[in-house]
Amino acid sequence: MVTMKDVAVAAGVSASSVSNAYHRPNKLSADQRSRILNVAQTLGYSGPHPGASSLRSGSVGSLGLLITDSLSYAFEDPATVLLLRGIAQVSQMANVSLALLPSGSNASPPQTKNRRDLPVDEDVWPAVQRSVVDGFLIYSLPDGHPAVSSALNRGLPCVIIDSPKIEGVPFVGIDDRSAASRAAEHLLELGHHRIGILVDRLRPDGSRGFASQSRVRHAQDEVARERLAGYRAAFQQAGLDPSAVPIVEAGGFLFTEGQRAAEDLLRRHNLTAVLATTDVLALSALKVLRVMGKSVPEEVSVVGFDDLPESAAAGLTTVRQPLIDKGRRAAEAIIRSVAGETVGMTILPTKMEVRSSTGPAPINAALELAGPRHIAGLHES
Amino acid sequence: MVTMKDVAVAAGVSASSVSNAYHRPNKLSADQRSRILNVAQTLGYSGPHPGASSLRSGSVGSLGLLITDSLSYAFEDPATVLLLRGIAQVSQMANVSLALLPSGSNASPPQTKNRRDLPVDEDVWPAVQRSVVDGFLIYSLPDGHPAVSSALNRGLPCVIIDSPKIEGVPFVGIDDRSAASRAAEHLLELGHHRIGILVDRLRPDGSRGFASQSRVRHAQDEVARERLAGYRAAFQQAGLDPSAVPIVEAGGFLFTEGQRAAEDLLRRHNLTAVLATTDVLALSALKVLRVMGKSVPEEVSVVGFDDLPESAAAGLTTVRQPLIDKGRRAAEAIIRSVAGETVGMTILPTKMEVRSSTGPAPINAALELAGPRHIAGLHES
DNA sequence: CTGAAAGCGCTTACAG
DNA sequence: CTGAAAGCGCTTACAG
Repeated sequence: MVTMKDVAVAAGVSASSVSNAYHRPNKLSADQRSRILNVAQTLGYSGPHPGASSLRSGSVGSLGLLITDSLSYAFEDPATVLLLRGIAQVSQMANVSLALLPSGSNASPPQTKNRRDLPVDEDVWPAVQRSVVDGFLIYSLPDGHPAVSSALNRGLPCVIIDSPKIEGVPFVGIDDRSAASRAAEHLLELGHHRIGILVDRLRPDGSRGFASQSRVRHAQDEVARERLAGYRAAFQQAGLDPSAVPIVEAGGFLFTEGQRAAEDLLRRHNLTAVLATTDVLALSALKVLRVMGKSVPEEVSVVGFDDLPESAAAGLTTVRQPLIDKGRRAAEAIIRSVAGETVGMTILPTKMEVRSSTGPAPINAALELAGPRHIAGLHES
Repeated sequence: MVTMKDVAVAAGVSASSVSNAYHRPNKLSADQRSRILNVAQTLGYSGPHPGASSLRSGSVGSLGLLITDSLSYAFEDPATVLLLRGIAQVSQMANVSLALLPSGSNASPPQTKNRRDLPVDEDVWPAVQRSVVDGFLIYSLPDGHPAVSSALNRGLPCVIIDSPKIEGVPFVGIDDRSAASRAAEHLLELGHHRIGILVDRLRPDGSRGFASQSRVRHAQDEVARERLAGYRAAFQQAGLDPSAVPIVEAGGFLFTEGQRAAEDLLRRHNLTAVLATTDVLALSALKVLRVMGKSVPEEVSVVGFDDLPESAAAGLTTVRQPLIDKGRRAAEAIIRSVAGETVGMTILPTKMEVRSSTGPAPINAALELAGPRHIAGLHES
């Protein structure tokens, strides 16, 4: 390979001047510069080696992106795709590249030849350790995921999106708990009390099905935990026993997994409403209800969370969170942080979008609760 | 920042030994090694600096991905998302990160402070120039895009997906032309002769609308050019004048752009069939036809290209290409190439998927062509 | 405006 | 098994 030194020799100048020709045009005469650049071109020199430059200059022009699960998850979950779109828009503007770092679905790092027998307690995440970047964007990782400590240890700027919340580390997210509360309150106000919950994942252990109270309490996924806590608070407020509300965990983020979970929930329980912690789950539930021949919202109401583009089309009542904007804000934050600015915490607003997937609890369900006197009342009005 | 040297001094060993402790466990005693690693941990040393390592060792563990248009396009076009999913799956297995490189929608590089006044003829694409990677995956770039020559000049392994085809550079793709021919033949066999064509983009110049013969001939997008050539060949074979077939260019890859193009085409021409070079365009056409109140396939048939997941649900007749697999193959190819193996050309199979969006040309349309004698024949049978 | 020197943090033969 | 030396390719003060 031809190096800067080769160019310097061929052009009869010092390496400094070649470097300056590329990076500091005003540090040498226009003549000198174009001569050097010409020599470089004839030699087939493709410009300063970026690895070497960054070693000396300290900056790479690349941002590391840490996502839960497999890398391909980035292109599978619709909400994540939207978030990434926002991140990509800002990265593009700032002219930095985006390094998607391989992660794993569970909390143990992949086996690598080189690091096979490092002490486990080092909390080293190989992909993070090895990546040549200016900073890390950490998106929705479960509590205690080694990639987080690994990134923090690198001493590079980090911005966390959604979770985990860590004291002193810049954060971009929403108030999941109160947003979820509003979703639950919406159903409660409509008179629903036979409600079931669909959640994507409480822990990255591949487990699925009805979740025990203990599993819910010890959820490692902060977002899921917060949304469930929001539901719970609303139930308690309304005098409903939260422990009587069935929760089914899908075990993943795909529609297929969501549908299986929705089937489990809807086949085993006679519900008038479903609260889903994501729109993927809510849309899955709508699909299952259609197959079951249940009418929405007459027989069953469904509420989601996210507001994906397809949710509006499906008439899904849901909590809107600004996914693209969240991505943009996070990218701006990490870029500023890399530039040396101090960045704090950004909490974005959410909004309840009431559409056609929710309606009043069916009358016979209301009757169950109301008793004879109210039935009479109904007829009078 | 604490460096390897600091660790070496604190542990009372040489830097070589610290390096070996991380990378070549069998090159030092277990005792020595764990002692070094412990010292490193107490000092808060986060492991060898990856940039510096790569400078010396030559490998980075990262692949550069070059895509047309804005970075966020990667998360907008459904076909691209599928391709990336395949690439990501393999990258994950190989434990390499994926660097999405910022590109631009037109052929001029974004202005960067440092490189502002480099001679234009150098064909330097800053993002490519600056990225610290082991090789490049080049996806569907228009002819003459400077990022391609820039990547090739870097002297790193490259694999090209779809386009541009370049002599001697490893390639993964499909036979777009013959696949497109089959799509057109399908319509011709059904008796259609009033056919219109929808294409996403012929050149990255933002232009849209009916495309002139000359613009089609000089298309810079090889994939679009090949598919149109395939259609054309089928028309000629069937005795249809290709120059009489209207072609509308959407100017982009989004559904909104597709719908606008489909409207232009369907409002201005009385067609019995639409050939779309992508499923996004075909699905857009279906949407527009629904709005226009035209029945598919009774009044108008539609054929796409790609076979997206949503296409099966929509009953779209289309050409299936293995998008995820294409991504996988390409990722495998670049990884092998980085490892020093020689990789060649991979052409993946395609398959015509006939569904409910195509049917026989409407009878009155057939009559037009057939004339009186055939009409009589019709009644007799 | 130009160059010699030092050094970014690490890895790699090589000698012991 | 361990260390001293050289060097990966470049950029950065600094001196002229």
